[in-house]
Amino acid sequence: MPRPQSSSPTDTELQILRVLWNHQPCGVGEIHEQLHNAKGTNYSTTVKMLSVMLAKGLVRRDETKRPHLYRAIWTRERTGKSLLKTITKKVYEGSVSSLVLQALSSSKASAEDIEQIRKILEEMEKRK
Amino acid sequence: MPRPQSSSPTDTELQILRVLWNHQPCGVGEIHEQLHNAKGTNYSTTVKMLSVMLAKGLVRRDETKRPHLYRAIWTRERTGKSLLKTITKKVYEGSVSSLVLQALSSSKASAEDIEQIRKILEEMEKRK
DNA sequence: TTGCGTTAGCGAAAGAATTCGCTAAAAAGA
DNA sequence: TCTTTTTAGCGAATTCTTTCGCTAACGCAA
Repeated sequence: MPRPQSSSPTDTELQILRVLWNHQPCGVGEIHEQLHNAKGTNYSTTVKMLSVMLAKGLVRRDETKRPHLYRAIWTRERTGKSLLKTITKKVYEGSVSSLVLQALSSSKASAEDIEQIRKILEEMEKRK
Repeated sequence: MPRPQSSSPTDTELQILRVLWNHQPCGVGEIHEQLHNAKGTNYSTTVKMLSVMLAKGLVRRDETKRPHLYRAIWTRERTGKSLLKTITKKVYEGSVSSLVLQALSSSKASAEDIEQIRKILEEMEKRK
């Protein structure tokens, strides 16, 4: 029977989106360079990935320029949010705090990080 | 050229792991019931998925009993941790605090959640 | 023991994601 | 202009995931 589409970007797609988020818009050349560094893949592969992502609506491109310039459709934040939501549901049974606790406990957050998080917590409490 | 294996469980695999994490060990029947509810898939499909997961080392099974009893190899925590690590790297450029901020800001954490998180933060600071 | 529903196992089909070779169009350089 | 390099596009091969049909083995009850 039919399979539902996975909605979230694949690993390789994320790799490409990351390049875009860090430096948008950009041409295939630049994207390829980083992909090649990371995995040693071919130029054609990069082009193909982009065309697939274009078809999927993950990226947009400006064809009036040469080389064509690509941009991510969704922001880093929105994508991350969606991935986190998925994990929250599929691993932590919907408990965001479990996820956050896990993320915190397994990391060496800096003093500034902690401070920043604390601020957010305060704001959240105030808003209630 | 060769493709590295994805290391993290697929969506369907996670769905199965979740059943196990919630109620271990258990036979195919129970797993199938939930999978079928969620996606309407066949019994054979469930069995096959499990055999693949067994081969991949995601689950373990006790064949001395009938029906065979399955268990997850990795805990919920360890799996979640690994997924979070991936997202931290692939989306937030390694910044755990960005991830946590994002997770918090897009959720309605309860008062208890907030309290719990605050405790963790304190502990983290003390440990320094 | 026989018969029936449950449980296991296979192999193969269908779907996706990723890879590349080969060709051509465009731009840059000599 | 002619040559070389960069950029685009396609179709096909590969690999991985998910699905199922078909068959067999098992355990329980009549």
